[in-house]
Formats: sequence, structure tokens, C-alpha cells
Amino acid sequence: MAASIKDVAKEAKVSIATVSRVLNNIDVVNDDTKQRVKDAIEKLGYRPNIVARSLKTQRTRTVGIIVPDISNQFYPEIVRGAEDVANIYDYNVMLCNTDLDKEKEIEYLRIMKEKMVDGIIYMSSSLDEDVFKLLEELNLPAVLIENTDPSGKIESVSIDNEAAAYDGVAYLLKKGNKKIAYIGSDKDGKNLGASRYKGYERALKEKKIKLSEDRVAFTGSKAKDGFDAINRILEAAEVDAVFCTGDEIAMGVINALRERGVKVPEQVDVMGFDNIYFSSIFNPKLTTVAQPMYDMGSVGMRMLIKKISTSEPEEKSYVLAHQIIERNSCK
Amino acid sequence: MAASIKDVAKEAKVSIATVSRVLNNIDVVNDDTKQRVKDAIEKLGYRPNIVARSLKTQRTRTVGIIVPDISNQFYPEIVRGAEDVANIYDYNVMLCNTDLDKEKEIEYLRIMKEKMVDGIIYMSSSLDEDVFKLLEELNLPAVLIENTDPSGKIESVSIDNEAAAYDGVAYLLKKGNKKIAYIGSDKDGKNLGASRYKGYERALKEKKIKLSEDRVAFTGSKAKDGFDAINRILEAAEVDAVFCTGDEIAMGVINALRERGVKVPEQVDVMGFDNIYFSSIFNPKLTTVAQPMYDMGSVGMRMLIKKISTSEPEEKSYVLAHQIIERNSCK
DNA sequence: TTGTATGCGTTATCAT
DNA sequence: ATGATAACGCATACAA
Repeated sequence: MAASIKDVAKEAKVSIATVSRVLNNIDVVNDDTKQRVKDAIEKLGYRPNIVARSLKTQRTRTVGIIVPDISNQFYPEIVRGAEDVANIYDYNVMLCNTDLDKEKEIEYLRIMKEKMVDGIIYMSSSLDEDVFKLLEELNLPAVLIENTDPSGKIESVSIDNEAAAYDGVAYLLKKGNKKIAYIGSDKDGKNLGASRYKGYERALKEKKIKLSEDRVAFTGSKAKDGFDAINRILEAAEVDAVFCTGDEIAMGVINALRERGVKVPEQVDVMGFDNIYFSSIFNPKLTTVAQPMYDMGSVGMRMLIKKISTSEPEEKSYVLAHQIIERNSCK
Repeated sequence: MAASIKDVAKEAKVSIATVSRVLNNIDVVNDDTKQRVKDAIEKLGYRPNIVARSLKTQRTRTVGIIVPDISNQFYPEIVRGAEDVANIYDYNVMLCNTDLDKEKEIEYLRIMKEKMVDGIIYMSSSLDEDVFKLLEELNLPAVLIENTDPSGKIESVSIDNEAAAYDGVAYLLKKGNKKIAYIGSDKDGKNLGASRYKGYERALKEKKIKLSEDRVAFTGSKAKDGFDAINRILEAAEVDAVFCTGDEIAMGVINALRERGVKVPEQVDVMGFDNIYFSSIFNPKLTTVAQPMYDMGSVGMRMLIKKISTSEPEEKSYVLAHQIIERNSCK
């Protein structure tokens, strides 16, 4: 069995209270005894039992990360950013995949509470009312990443999705394109999809270009979705550029175009979104609206830890800068 | 404050012992009282505190996953497979990124022990002696994924890397190639890199083809590494096929070849390894030696949980089947 | 400066 | 069938 604080106390011939004191270097403890305790700790290879400590302090120094799917291309970088700063502050992370299933989200939240995590990094586009209610009910500090809380109650870190989409489409417009398709997240609902579609609308409107529904496809975020969507669109309309709300979609679009003998970017510009790792490896390299994924994770975790550590809630959300990365999928 | 077992006991007018009994449905408890307790639990929205339970039972139902880098393309699927089965068995996972830094691996292991995880899923190519020693010293059940333990002491789940590389190269040979380059992991050391190189050697030898060092490059696993390596190789030698020990490497190779005006697969066959998600989106779609990543994660976790739950160590490692996926980067 | 004793929320042993 | 109580390993209020 691993040595406990009692063993150390015995070895150093002091009380466990004293051991605890040098462990947390709290109170003043005589240099001699402190050294004795340290020696004993060393000798026994003692390491405090954090579970016991947590039960006493009611803090575990672990936070839960609720993510739709870690094997999705978008999340690993965010999680890495989050874990890196967690590590800096001596926190650990518990990873939970939900597949955007509301029931799973709720169940995980309950379990996280049972395991006494100090806080939650929450990623989901479901933005379900019940989940937010539960978060509050459970009294779990949380920060939302990627999306924002429609009610504004829980802090978030994200980009300005409306502006980002606007900028992307404006870029396409500036290149002289007039028939710009939109492929990706749905315009309904309160999540980022709606914002991006709004940005698309605004950019077109500003240039007085009529939005044609024939060039719009709401679909999933996989390459296959982009592939199918552009093929459908091309049945009904001409297109000189495609704005996609995800890089994978854009890759699917480009692959479909290639099969049709349409050259990218010579004949059609294709723009992605996110700037996932493979955007710069794909051929052509993707021009895309970049989200700072790693930073979103790291500032999110920083916010959360701050929120956990201080009593006064700062209640401030962060909107990080997006950026258009010019590569080779647009002229 | 959340309700505790005491509150439930008071509400149901029974002792905490009885509450505990119905919670764990152990012993026989009178149906009436059982119902009273259940009602009380319901009424108070009581949920057991798992930290307290863990302190008592010495089991946390959480396992640590030590991974080089979750934002690397290879690991998310493994982790997802692992988390999925963990979830099935009511376990949670703690994610630790090490960047293959031995000190970080050791520190994380210590922390995992302090946090009383029940076991460890360990991924690393460092295969450091000290780490294995620590694992044993800490008395932490562990299973190794992707690599195997040279000393054979700790169980693992992996593919047969020598055979997989052999099969890949043999495939290239069968297509009529004679000048097959090797780009990727180092031949020295005890990890999978050495095995793969051995497979390459064996396949060539079997066809009595002399291995030319000019066509071999030991390098990292990024696209950039493949890109640079093939350019270097092409300075010194002719090549009609390239065997890469990673898909990203292969993509880098293909991109370099494209820049040189060399067509894949018409002029040069390029084969990848792993079958990461993007292999089928990249153009050309990659022909590759597939590792069953998700399965490696899921059977690894299954092994670990079994190891944790039963006392007798089964001490059996799993070698999963690899598979050559024929796509468009080879003739 | 140091020690004693209590409690964190459970499980489990021993009574009853 | 149920209750009282001791542990699990630690932090901390209170004594000394």
C-alpha cells in the first residue's frame, strides 16, 4: 500500500497535522521539523492522496470537457489548448464525448458533478435550455466554447461568426464573384450556423446581389455533405464561388468539382471555414476563414480556472479574432 | 449544498446504512423501506458523491489516458474508441498530453496515482524503462496501445508492424515497382519504427532487390517531413514507388511530387500508413496500410477494465489485423 | 510551534 | 431487516 500521511507522521515523529502543514506550507513550522518531515516524505516516497484531499476541500482540481466528438477534426486542437493551460495550473481534464446527444450531455454533467469536478468546458451546438438549467442547478462553473449562450448567462469564448462569414463572402465578392453558393450549417436556430448564414446574407445584400435559394444548401459538416450538396446545387444553378461553413465541406466540394472537370480556383473559388490542420495539406491548399482553435481552448480554460478560483464572477465573454487565410482554393 | 446520504436518511427516516444498502442494492432490505428511501432520493434529487465513495472503496472508476498529442491526427480515434467503452462500463477518462516528453509522462503518471485512477491507457513510442518501472512501482494496471512492451510485461494492443510494412511493400512490389523508397520512422530502437523498417527490408530481400540507402529517409511524421524527404531522395536516386510509415508523410510526398510535375500514381506509386480520416478525402485518395485505430482504443480499454475488475491478470496482448486499403495513390 | 480531534460522504463491519 | 460506528486520507479549528 502506498504511504499515507500517517506513515509520514510516524516516520518523522510528528503529528499528521504538522505533516499536512508542511505539505501545504501553511502556518509557520520550525525549520528542523520541516526538514524531518521532508526527509520522511522523501524516504517513503510519499505522495498525498488527492481524492482524500478533495473530499475535505471540496475541490478536485479537475475539470470536465464536454465535447461532441474528439475524433471530429475540429475539437482536438481546442482540447489540446485547454489541457495545456489546465496542466499549467495543476488541473486535469476529464474528456466526455456526447455526439451532441442531449441526454448524454445531461448524464455526463451529472456524473461530472458526482465526481466533483471544479468546472466544465462545454462544447455543443445543441444549446439546449435544459442543459443550461442543469448547469446552474448543479452549481457548476462553466464556460462555453465555440458557441455563445443565447441567454448570455454563461460565459463563452468564440469568434464573431456573423462577421467572419461576412468577411469570407466579402472576400469572394471582391474577387469578382457574383454567384456565390452557401453550403453548410442551418440558418435556423440560435447557434453559430444562423450567424454565419446571416453574414452571408448581409455580404450579398450590401453588394445588392440577389440571394438565390438555389445556391444554398443546409447540410452536415462532412466532406460527403459538401460533395453531395454542390452536385445538387449544380443541377439547378450556375456558381462561380462556394462559401462553405467548414473546411471538410470545402474539400468535398472541391473533390466533386474536380470530378466534374471544373478547376479550382480557375473556374470556381471555394472557401472553407475553421482552418483545420489539413487545410494546408489538401490540394489545393484551402483558402479559409480561420478560427483560432487552440486559443479558444486555452483562453476558455483560463477563464474557467479564474472563475473557479475567484469568488466574484467576472462574467465576461471573449470574442476572438477570426482571420482569412489566403491560400490556393480561391483566385 | 447538494444533498448527502445523511439528508436522504433523515428524509426517509432510516439510517445512512440503509440508504447505502439501497443505493448499492446490497443485502436484503424491506420493500417498504426501500421505497421510502427511493422516494427520498427522488425528492431531494440526491446523487452519491463519488469522491467520498472512492476514498472508501479505493476505486474511482476513472482511468488515465496518456497520449503524445491529442491534436495529432492519429490519436483522436483511439481515444474515442477508448472513451466509448469506458462509458459503457461507467468509467470516465482523464486525458494527458505528453508530447513524448519522458518527464511529463512520469509526472502525469504520479498525478494519476494521486488521483487514484484505476488504470492507465498508455501511448508512447518512448518506451522508456523508467516509465515501465514506475508503472509497476505505482501498482497501476496499464495497457499499452500502438506499441508493445519490449520486456513483454505490460499488455498491449497493436498491429503486427513488421508484417504490415512487409505487406505494404509487397503490394508495391507486386505492382511491378523495383525502386521503392522508404520514408518515415527510424530503424533503430525498440519501437514500431524498427519493425516497419524490418518489414521493408524483408519484402525487398525476398524479391532479391537490393536495398539502396539512397532511397531511405528517416524522418518525422508530418507532411512537411515527407515533402522534404522525397525531394532529398530524388536528388540522389530514381524512384518508382514510395512506402511511407504515415499517411501525412505520404501526402507530403504526393504534394512534392506534384510540384515536380510527377504524376501519382501514373509515374510513382505512393503508399501511406495508418489510414487516418483524411486519407479518403485527400486527392488522390490514399492507398494505405490501415491500422484499426478505433478498435485499438476500444479493445485496449476493454482489456484494461477487465484487468482492473478481475484479480487474475490475463496477461494477454492483442495483435489486431492490419489491412491494405486500395485507393488511388497506387496503380 | 505543534498536537488533538472533528468532519468531508461514503462503505462495510458488527451488533441488535 | 436495520442501526450504530469505524474507517478511507486528508485539512483545519481549537488547544496546548
